[in-house]
Amino acid sequence: MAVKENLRPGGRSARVQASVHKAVRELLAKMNRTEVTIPLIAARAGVTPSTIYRRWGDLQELLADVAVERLRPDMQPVDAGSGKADLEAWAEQYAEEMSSGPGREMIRDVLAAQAGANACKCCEYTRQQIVVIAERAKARGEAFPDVDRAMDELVAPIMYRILFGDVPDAAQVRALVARAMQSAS
Amino acid sequence: MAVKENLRPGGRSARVQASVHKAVRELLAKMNRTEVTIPLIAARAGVTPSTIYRRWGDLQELLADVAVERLRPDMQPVDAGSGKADLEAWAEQYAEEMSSGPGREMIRDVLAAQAGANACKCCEYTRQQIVVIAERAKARGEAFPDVDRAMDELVAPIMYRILFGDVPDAAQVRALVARAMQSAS
DNA sequence: ATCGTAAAGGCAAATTATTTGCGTTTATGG
DNA sequence: CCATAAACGCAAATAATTTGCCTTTACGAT
Repeated sequence: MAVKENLRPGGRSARVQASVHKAVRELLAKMNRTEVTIPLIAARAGVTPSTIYRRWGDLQELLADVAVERLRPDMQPVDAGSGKADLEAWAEQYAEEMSSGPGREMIRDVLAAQAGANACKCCEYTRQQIVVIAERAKARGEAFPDVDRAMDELVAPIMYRILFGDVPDAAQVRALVARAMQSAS
Repeated sequence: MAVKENLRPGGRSARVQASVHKAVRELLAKMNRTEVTIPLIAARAGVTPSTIYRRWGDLQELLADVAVERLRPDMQPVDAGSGKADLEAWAEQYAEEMSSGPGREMIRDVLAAQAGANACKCCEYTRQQIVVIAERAKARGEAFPDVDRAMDELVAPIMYRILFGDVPDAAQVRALVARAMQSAS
């Protein structure tokens, strides 16, 4: 999606945004997250540090901005034949991605930023994936839980465990899916 | 609880820890979180900045350390007569505290820190409160859900919503409690 | 008690990051 | 293609972080 950046003269350049994001991704790929600094990012992006400070405020906000983009799903949930199978496949992959080192860091970056907007977006992405699965199930004439309910009973416990230290394994995720499916209507 | 700090000579002084924590709490009470800096904390605590840097590493870790202490419940859940009533009373208060400005900041501070230990502690505190409610219910001979299940079905959704932008109101919390109580055994 | 020792803390210099003022460039509407 | 408002670059000023070196402190052993 090309963002309609601005309607006023001298609007923000998408060029700077792109090169800074790229620089962040590249730096995160090859060094510890704590070693990445704004002057470093600026140098690699070919801009001055003050540009980044003025535009994003601080490192936290910039990292959140980059993280939320990387958290955007790049494809539809796979069709595994039934609502339950779809949900299971999706949830297992979701849990695995989010509990991986990079996944956890991205979530942390999103949550650590002041601006709550990024966290919301992140939640919206997840919700949208479940909406797709739910619609597919409905189209097949299957019973499927309400999306909000699935967020409460499946997504929330997975995320809570990841954030608060008790990473769920595949069996636990399947149990959560089974539980969520019991409220299908 | 007096922490048994150290068994080696020259162990960490609890005095410094206490005055630094106190300084952080006082500063957070009277200024914006983003304005609190390590040199400021050090000055108020009567120590040098380097002491704080060496001991906590960075502001994030120090804030997480202070936040987790403030998140420790200072009393048992109130006895409202039944397991369900206890859970309802507890959950409403929990949701309210955690979704308040200071509550959210404390959670953010805990989650933003590198060290996962603080987040675990935080989760343990919550779990312990529910254990107390569950034991009380059992002692009364009531049916009550498994504690892990209550964490999944009640605590996780509340926290997820708070973190990802959709703060739950009292009615939603009561609905979650009702749902959790359905799995009582 | 007091002594030896290892870890913590103070101090100050060196480094690095952040903020800011000001002039220049750039994207957009007219 | 001109006027304009927002971004950007540059560099100086400020603030935060790191580091080396020395002093103090708390603990175990004698």
